Amino acid sequence: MATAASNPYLSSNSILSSGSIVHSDSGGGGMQPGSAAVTSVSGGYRGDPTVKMVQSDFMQGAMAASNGGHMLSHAHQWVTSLPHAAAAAAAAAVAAAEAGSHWSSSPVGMTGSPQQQDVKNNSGRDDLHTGTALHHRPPHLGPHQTHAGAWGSTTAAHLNSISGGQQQQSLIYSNPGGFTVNGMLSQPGSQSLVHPGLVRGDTPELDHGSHHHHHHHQHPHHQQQHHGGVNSHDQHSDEDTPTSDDLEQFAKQFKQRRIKLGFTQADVGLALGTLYGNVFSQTTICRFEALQLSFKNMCKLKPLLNKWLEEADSTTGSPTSIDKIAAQGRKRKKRTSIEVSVKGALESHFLKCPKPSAQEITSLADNLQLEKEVVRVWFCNRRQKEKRMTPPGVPQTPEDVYSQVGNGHFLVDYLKDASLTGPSEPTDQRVTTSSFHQVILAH
DNA sequence: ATGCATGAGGG
DNA sequence: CCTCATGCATA
Repeated sequence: MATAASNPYLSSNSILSSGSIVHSDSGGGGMQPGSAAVTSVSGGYRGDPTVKMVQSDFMQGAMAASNGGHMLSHAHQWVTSLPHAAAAAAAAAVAAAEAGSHWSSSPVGMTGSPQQQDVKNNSGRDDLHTGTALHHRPPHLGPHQTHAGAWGSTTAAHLNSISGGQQQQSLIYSNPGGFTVNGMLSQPGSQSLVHPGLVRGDTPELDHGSHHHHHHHQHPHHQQQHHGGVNSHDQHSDEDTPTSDDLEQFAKQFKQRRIKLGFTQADVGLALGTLYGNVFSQTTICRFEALQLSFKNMCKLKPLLNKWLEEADSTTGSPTSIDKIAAQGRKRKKRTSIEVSVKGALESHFLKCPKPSAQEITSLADNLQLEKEVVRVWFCNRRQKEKRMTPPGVPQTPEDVYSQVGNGHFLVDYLKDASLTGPSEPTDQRVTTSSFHQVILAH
């Protein structure tokens, strides 16, 4: 695995050549080895001071601080080149990995596996080279096809185009005539929860601006929240405007079936790419199943996953000749591990001020001996977390209908309101299980 | 399953 | 800079 898995940035010398090595004595701007945070290098370099110093040189904090928070100059240390050789190697590795680990995933047993075949692919889908097509296990044959206008072309197109709009998705490979998911044996009887919801081309107004700014727009007016426990109609996945409840149900069913069919989250992500050109990572699938995405995002993904389900079970097997793309241009900055103590500090600040100013971030970063960027990002991520559908700590029991419904909207609105009306509450306005419920109920 | 990161798009 | 959708790399 070493060969293909090796990280370009390790071998590349651009990092070193930049000469911007920061020593621990950079007073205020740099980091001290073994201090607040360490950037972990692949493999586990935590302890290697040599490497650590090399990579932790940003000094962006200083720059940003001086010029007023404008840092256009991003350190390019990690942004190395992309060797073609690497791509090829990666592809090979991927293929190998696929062939090897696919089957290993046993139903209900995937939890134990540390990580599935983690391909080094990236979102770059411009240059797929492909070539190796050898992942799909079952030799089944079934030129199957999904019903064309299942959820309405309108919906599909719509859903794909909207969503914030940073989808640079280019249909890399859509062969609407013979694609099939990775074959798998669909055992009759086990699947009976999902219904091919084919339907109308209704106008999916899932863009109810779920979480944006303020404005307590509840929700327009379409059949919505009807949970409550006793409904005569509710769990039929609608392609148009799913309710939070629907999403929850769907997510569960999806996960169940996915596992039964023997697919890993990563498999699904790839399959989606094969089917639509939208590849997703294991992470995203995982988050979908766990409802850890924004309401809007969930709505966007549901149709895709739903379609995959249909395709997956109807497709009695068949080879998918697609393989992942291996394009790696930008190199990621290595993940910074923030010490627990530091995390605690950040947490505290977050409670007091979820949105610190650039200036605050800078000083905070200085105090914690972290790069400003790291701190900034931390806050961004933290905020996002608060907006998820499933609040942290809230046990989402099947009974907790409220938890789901409440989610982002109420939550966000509540928080916004709280912070706007008056920061007069030194007490934590953090949303915990209890407080969360209270808010919901209060509503 | 998650933590930190990247980037597009909007101000 | 922020929000948001996503994902690599990790624990």
